[in-house]
Amino acid sequence: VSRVVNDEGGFGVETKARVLAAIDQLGYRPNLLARALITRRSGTIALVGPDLTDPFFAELADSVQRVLRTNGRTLFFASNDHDVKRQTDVLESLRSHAAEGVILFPAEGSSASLAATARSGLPVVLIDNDFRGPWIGSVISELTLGAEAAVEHLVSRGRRTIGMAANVASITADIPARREHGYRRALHRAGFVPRPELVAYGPPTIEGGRAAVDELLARHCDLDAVFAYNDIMAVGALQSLARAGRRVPDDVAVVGFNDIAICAALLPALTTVRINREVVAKEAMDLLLRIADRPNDTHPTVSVAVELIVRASS
Amino acid sequence: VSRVVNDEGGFGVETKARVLAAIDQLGYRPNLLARALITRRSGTIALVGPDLTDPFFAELADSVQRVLRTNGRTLFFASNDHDVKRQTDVLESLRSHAAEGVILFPAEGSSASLAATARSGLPVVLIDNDFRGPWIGSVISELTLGAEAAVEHLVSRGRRTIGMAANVASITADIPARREHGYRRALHRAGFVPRPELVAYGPPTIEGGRAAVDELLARHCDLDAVFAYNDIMAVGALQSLARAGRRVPDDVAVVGFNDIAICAALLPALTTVRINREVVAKEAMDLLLRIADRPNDTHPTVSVAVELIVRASS
DNA sequence: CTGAAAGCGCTTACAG
DNA sequence: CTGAAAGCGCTTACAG
Repeated sequence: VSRVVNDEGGFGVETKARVLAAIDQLGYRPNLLARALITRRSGTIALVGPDLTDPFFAELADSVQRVLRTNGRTLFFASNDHDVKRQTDVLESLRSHAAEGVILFPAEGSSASLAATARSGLPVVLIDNDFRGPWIGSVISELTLGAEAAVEHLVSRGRRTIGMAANVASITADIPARREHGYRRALHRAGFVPRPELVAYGPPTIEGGRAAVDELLARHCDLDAVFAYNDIMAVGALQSLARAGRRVPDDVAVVGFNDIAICAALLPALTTVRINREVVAKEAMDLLLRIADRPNDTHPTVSVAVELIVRASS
Repeated sequence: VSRVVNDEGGFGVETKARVLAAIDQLGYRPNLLARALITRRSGTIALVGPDLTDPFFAELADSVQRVLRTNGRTLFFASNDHDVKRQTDVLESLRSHAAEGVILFPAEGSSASLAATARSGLPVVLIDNDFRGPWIGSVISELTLGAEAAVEHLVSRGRRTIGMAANVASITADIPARREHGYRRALHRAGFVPRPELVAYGPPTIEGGRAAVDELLARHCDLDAVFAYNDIMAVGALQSLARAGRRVPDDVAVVGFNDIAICAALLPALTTVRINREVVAKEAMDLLLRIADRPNDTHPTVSVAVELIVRASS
């Protein structure tokens, strides 16, 4: 039966027919758990990030799931709630479930725990975070270039006082703040002196974006542009600006990051930097397979291009 | 070792210490696949719906995941793309993975395939769809009452020509169109004669909502309110109205359904009917357990209350 | 309280 | 080409 089910050859045509008939009649389906026990392939991959409710994360899950469909695997989905302890628990649980790999947006301050993970025998691909070690690889979108393109675009539109609604996690984080980097670099190149008071911080949520822009408005009444860490912070920015009676884009231009589906439908439609989630998902899966194959090699970080999408908000 | 790990008693205190020390030293974690093989409990639950990118679905996934956290289970996540064939494949794969149950937003036209599923030995809880059979149960939000409340609210605000942007799936579907039902009932009760041309259909997406409202505007220049199948269709409605130069809510009021996170941050903030996703997730999980326990009982459908949230768009 | 045996449902050499 | 045996990592009676 096993040889027929897996089509390994070494059986007669008549035997095959009998086996298939029985399978059909009994509604037999192979038990993947038992199979995994011996083949060491569970057929499962996990996606783990800080917040399942961020539409970008859901959209990435969709892309990952489409990739898995092509190779017959099933997706685990979990959040770490920006918490290193939870993340450790989740990764350990996934290891117990024998996941073949996990695609991870690491919680802030994960470095130490990731170093430990690196010995666990669970392939991990980090998204937008560089970290080297056995069993670990990275896929990184060109966030710095994307941020530069966004800010250059604002400068070219004649904006002078360009604020940023940044992710509060980047203050303490072991994680490089690529978007802030790009923001500063572009301002510098355009001949502006980046002013620290033009960067306000908040959690990467709608509310966080609103609060950050409230703060920027309180500090600078001449604010004429906002570059946000991600699209949902940009949504919060739009809300803050509307409450303050500033028109977008006439008074203040807004640019987001990620290009979630709603961007194009907002009023005004949101200019943003598109992350190519299909490519990120595909590259992450491929890298996971390479790591599983040669865990102790150092696998080069995969870089994925981004694209500025200009819409009405700027 | 097994008895210590599962704390079953029947071992000496010194033995326990030795076992725990070894576990600690070796980094031992139980293999849940092997355990599941014998206990018949895999520790996994699945959430399956038509479209992972709908923020409501992601938010529900978040709620389900929080419930699972309390009982130590892990979440599978998959989409059926509104396709019965895909749904069958997904359910079969989940059965092979020995999922302990699946929470399912069924694809349109699933009845026949669900009847077959009912013999598969995989507990299934349907969301917002009634279907009876062994291994199957339902959790249904009060969609009809919610729709009635929404339309009554519009009537009470003096709206006269209230259109609906409905889900195209409800035309052919074996699925009762509860929201349309409530819409008609409320109009009727208010003394209006429901006019079929006031209902336009589209897929349950931003684009679908935009197209449906484009159509309503073409048919009725006196349209003064739109009730949408869900929030993302309502976002499309806002977009359509803006393009047509209609102000919201001055010219046309808009009401959505679900209360996804972005509703409160839209401009204008979107009036909607809130689905209590924490309760839905909790009830679905509980029902799954009851079905696993007594698969051949007929389990009563669980009903969950909804709530009208009035915001600026109406 | 401890240890060895059987078995969950598979795959994979190995004999015939 | 076919069949029986061993083993993946667990749990669960059963003997001692």
